Amino acid sequence: MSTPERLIEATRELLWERGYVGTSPKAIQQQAGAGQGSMYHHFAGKPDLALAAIRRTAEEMRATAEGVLGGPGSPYERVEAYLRRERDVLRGCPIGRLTMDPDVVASEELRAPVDETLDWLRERLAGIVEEGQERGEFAPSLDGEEIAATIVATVQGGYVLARASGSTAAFDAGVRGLLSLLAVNSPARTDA
Amino acid sequence: MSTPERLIEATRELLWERGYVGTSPKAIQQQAGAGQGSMYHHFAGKPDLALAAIRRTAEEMRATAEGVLGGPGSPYERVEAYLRRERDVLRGCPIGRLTMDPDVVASEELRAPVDETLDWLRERLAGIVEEGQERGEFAPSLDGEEIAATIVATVQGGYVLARASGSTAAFDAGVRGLLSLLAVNSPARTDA
DNA sequence: GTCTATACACCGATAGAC
DNA sequence: GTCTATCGGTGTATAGAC
Repeated sequence: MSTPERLIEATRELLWERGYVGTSPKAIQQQAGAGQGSMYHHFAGKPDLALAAIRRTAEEMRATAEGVLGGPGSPYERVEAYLRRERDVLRGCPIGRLTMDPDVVASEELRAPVDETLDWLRERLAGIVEEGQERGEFAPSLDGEEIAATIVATVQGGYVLARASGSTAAFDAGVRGLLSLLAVNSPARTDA
Repeated sequence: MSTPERLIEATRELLWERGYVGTSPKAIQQQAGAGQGSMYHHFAGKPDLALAAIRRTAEEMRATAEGVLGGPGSPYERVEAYLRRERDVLRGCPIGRLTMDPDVVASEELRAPVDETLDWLRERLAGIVEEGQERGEFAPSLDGEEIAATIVATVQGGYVLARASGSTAAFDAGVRGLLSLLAVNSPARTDA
């Protein structure tokens, strides 16, 4: 792997683990096995490198989500697959966690990929919910965009609960709770 | 206000705004209008001061929540009042945000008040949901603890969505979505 | 491209005078 | 209780040799 590549990967790891404020150039260099001069040769500085790292993580997250949401199954099944997909729950969301970073939120550039990713996810889910409504899988009274926001928020908040307790149980409970609410709204479903 | 008092309040503000990693003793002293020696006279160091600040914020959050959850109204109405209560959405949750702080999560002592507060909130909500089930306000098939986790997660995740977009709209959408799901699941309610 | 050297402020804390 | 002085280490670079 090339040096710029290693630097970006190291930054992705550290941003996930410690956030932007908690990640130093020095730590990045050590994790990447690159020298000081090397890092500043390839990137303008910490924000520049962080931007590259965040963009890549955002793309990856989107691709992972699309892999499930664009997969087979009914709308409800795809939402369920998304909610139940394997996650490193205790590590949290590498994109969502950045919203708690004051320096990221303060920077138009750094916040943009975070915003776009979560926004894309909500719209993608909203479309699926609406599709489900047409098929009679979800109550027609529901608002697709609102339910989509609830779904994404439940996942993001689930990470918070899990990390607070040091256990994945609360995340799983929140997801099951949401699925049970969605299921009862499915006129077509009887296993609720 | 006494000096220790001012130091605690300053720390609370900074922890909320910038997190534990992003908050330095120097910044605390400036915000509190206290000198270096003064801070270290009253507190053993940054972790000690942070612990005092976190405990107070946790107590306050619990009291605020209880004010709504222990108020008048049916279980559904109290849950709704909790979800719709006024919040400084773009600032996020002063307790929940700490779960994204690696140094807080790594410390048993600092994490404890965070965990206890969110845990208390979930149990409080679970009881209310179960009460609502007895009254026929929520479907009996639902699990109180799971729904409680979903409610808290929706709020915590709502902050993430709001901060990502720089707008409270996504938070509100998530809350409305959850309320609509809860309402549709109320056998006794017809306004869904 | 990568290395070492240098810079200057800040971090988190301690020491000791007042 | 509060102040100033001091400390070793880190944060975030820049400079310039190789």
